[in-house]
Amino acid sequence: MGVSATPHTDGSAVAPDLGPAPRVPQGERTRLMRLRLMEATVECLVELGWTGTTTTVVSQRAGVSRGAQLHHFPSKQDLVVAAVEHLTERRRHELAQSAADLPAEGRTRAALDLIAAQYVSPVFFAALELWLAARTDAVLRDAVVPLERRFGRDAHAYTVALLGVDERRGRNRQHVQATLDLARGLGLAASLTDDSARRASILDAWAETLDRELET
Amino acid sequence: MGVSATPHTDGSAVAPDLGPAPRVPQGERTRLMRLRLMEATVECLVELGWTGTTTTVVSQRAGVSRGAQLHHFPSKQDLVVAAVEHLTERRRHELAQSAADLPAEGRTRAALDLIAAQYVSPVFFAALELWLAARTDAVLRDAVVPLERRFGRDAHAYTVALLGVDERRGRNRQHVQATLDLARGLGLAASLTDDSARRASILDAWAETLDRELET
DNA sequence: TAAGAAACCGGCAGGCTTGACTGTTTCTGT
DNA sequence: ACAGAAACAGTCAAGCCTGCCGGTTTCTTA
Repeated sequence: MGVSATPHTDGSAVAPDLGPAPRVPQGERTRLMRLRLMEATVECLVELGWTGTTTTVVSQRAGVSRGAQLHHFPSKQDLVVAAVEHLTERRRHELAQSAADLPAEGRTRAALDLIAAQYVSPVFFAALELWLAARTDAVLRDAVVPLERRFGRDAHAYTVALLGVDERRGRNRQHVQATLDLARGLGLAASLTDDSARRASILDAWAETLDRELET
Repeated sequence: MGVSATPHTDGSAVAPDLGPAPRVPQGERTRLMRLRLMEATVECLVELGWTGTTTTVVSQRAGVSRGAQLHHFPSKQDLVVAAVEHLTERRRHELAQSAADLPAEGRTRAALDLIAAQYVSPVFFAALELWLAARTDAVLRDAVVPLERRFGRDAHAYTVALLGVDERRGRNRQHVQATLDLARGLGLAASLTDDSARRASILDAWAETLDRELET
């Protein structure tokens, strides 16, 4: 670049004194940079879909130069795989965090709302984009499958706890799994059109059914 | 392409006589050409995903020149939207066709297998790719939403008939919808890993539940 | 404080996708 | 049979995405 490419090298008094140098450890800066890139990737997945999530757009949104981006994630695969891991961690975190205090009355229905909420969130939509992309991308698939398996186990355990059931009794295990798969199906439907009324109605009925079918 | 680009213009006796000229009406040829392109699009969606479904690949797979392709579908949007409509028609057709003779004994369980089969098929995976792509593509969304709505209605009616329930009674309507959403969720899971055993187990329990919960 | 390593920058080339364009062939209506 | 329209073929340019590169700045370690 020909024109004044290095504003911070000339010691003129133009720039105001920014006080003491930031003094941020390198390791921390690296962590933050990677985090920003992964977050931006997830945001792009939610808003632009898999196709719209290009490395250029991600770097712009993250406020990171392409050079820095490629320094931390040499290839797009590296970036996306890291984002998957990050996203899974976020999902697990949101899962655990939403284990709020449930009312004793109508506990099942309230629990279903918590569970369903996990599957109509932007985070789930991002995961959905990755899921579908992994279907036809071997590298991504190898990264997604084990993570999703682990998340599935967590979600199962979480649901068991939330509903307060003994999954060794009767068909309880199947009912819990069905609940999760139902929530996934509802989330998928919600990704295209808002059908919260329909969803609520279905969950109402399902809560009653669960209360009858679960063996205590 | 300077070398002998027109083998069918020289009247030499090399080519065997193919009998009377094909004599295929133009309208029919157009229909077939469009059909081949749409089918190829669906195949690409299943095997390569949305990202891998490029116009070039589609035309190659369909055995159609790029010129002809662009004649019938001026833009990729046109092609994909047509493919969505075609796919929806295929899904509805497969739906109706699978209304085979169900055994009286264990009718519910058999019906669930038929329904679930609709959601673990390549056709569903193609629809899934379109669904997700439509989430972040306004034009595609406007094409997909009404079609999916219609298909949803058909699927509902079909399930009602298959299970032989009166959807006006009690929670029957919700149970039928839950069944379809569950099937969607199961199909989504099946797109990444084969979990037919798990699925069968869940459907076993679901069938028993339905038999108890549906009001006759 | 000085040397080396890590982080960071922005431009660039290669490959790919899309859709437009110019001819050529085949069909249809008269 | 003939003229016009439709179908078909193959190529090209513009735009985008990815990953690489040389050079610069900032941090760490000795």
